[in-house]
Amino acid sequence: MPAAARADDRLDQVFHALANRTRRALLRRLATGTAKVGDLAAPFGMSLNAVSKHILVLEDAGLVRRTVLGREHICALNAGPMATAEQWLDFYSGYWNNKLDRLAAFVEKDSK
Amino acid sequence: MPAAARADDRLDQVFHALANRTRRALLRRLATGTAKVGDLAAPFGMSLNAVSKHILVLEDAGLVRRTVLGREHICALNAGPMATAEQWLDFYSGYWNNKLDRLAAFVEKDSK
DNA sequence: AATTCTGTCAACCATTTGGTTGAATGATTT
DNA sequence: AAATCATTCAACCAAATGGTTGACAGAATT
Repeated sequence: MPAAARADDRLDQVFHALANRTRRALLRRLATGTAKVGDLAAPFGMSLNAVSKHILVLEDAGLVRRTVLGREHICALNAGPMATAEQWLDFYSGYWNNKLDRLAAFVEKDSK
Repeated sequence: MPAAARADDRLDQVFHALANRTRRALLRRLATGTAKVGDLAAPFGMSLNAVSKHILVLEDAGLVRRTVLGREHICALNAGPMATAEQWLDFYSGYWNNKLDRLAAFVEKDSK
């Protein structure tokens, strides 16, 4: 397994985990402090089971860590992998300005 | 439809578009300059059709713009939406350092 | 010891995803 | 006008997603 594949796997997981508003909301909530699974689920109009699955996805992406304390599962934000994602995005910072017009430039050049 | 929903829709689309290594590779390629669909597809071990669909996903997320020039479709990177994603991630910058230990802190406090 | 509470596991379901192949469309070349 | 080239459209498929409900397991309460 090439080393690059593992990095890609992680990016796949992280971006996928973030590509859902429920999961993003869970992360926001966890930014305010640790919480039990039940606490996390309460505000959402869906079953505890559904939220439990979302938490699993976040955990697999490394964005949430869990500690079992008796019958309660305490979840905590682990924002580290977000840095990886932002690092990837950062490569494109240089293109955020007016490179939107590459296409226009291409077409103009071509039609001359 | 509340205004916040639209922002979430866009984040859903952008993060989902990025959650696939083929699409990320397409973006990397487009960072070096515009390209036709066929050119984009060539390096990948999959059908042109498959790549065409990936481009559609990128286009829907606003990450790629297309201009039809005769029978050729010229694709260009549009990195703008990445800024939106990075902005979202940026909220968590404060948590990248040592907040990994929130959980440990919680447990420690609790067990005292 | 019985009950209740927290959370997972398992099965199921509809929809989406990521890929395929084959046919159609439109522009270019011969 | 015929053939070829660049792409999309349409149908299909297996696997993954996001949700449900019901049963189970382990801890805490009574």
